[in-house]
Amino acid sequence: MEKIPEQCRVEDALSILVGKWKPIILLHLLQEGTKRFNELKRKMPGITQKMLTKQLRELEEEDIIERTVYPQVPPKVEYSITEYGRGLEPILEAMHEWGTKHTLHKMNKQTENSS
Amino acid sequence: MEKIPEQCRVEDALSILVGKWKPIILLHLLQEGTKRFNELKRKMPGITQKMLTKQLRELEEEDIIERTVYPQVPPKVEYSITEYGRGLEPILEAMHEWGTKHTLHKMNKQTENSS
DNA sequence: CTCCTCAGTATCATTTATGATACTATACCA
DNA sequence: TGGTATAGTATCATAAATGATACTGAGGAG
Repeated sequence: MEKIPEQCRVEDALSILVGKWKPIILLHLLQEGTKRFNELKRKMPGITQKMLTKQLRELEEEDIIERTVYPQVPPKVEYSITEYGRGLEPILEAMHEWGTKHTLHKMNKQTENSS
Repeated sequence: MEKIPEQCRVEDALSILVGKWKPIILLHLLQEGTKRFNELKRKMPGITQKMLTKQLRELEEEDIIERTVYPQVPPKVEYSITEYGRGLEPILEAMHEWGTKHTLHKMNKQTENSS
């Protein structure tokens, strides 16, 4: 890591990932490949169409995902990770790994406090 | 990475890092070691005391940083990364690396569009 | 006696993010 | 003719995050 803070690009990466639904969207697309709008929606109970659209648009704007529209009725729109977006995988993996440790850490704390 | 989404711990890590000031606080403490409250504040122009206090409390709550109070007047309080918190370094590094690429990527896009 | 420093609180205001709900167009199916 | 499916918009409401500002207490400097 370089100097702080002007040259630091941590926030750039972070800003791509934050959003209540973005990590989960990315994980779905990374692990299951191309998905249609409603497929994603069904996989994320609780998300509204508006939010899903918004998060997808933002990811598309950053070239993380790609949107393909098939001119047919009813509409068909597919979303997939770009090659560029795949570069996020190491970050997500590092977070997953740490998150797993963190869960254990918190569990240990709890049992300590209750003993 | 494991299955989606119940077992996925990506959000746990993410929740630690998000906050407008948390990454920068962590980078300062990681790279420069122990710091006093006002030292941190001076290094982060624009942050209010309230926000700094809040972010520090949240990081402390997760055992990422440690708060040491010296009983003297005027008060002296030092903050430092815990061993446990140091585990976040790989994530921050991955983000920094990706963020740097991302900056270049966006620059290329811009020159493409303006040509 | 007054002001300064430090590490905060307290109160209020504003900005962002998220959510609920209703609506659209069009082909197809019964 | 009416209902279904798809991928959205539009409008409004709420919740969460951030910010501005003023205040505190006690010792030390002048």
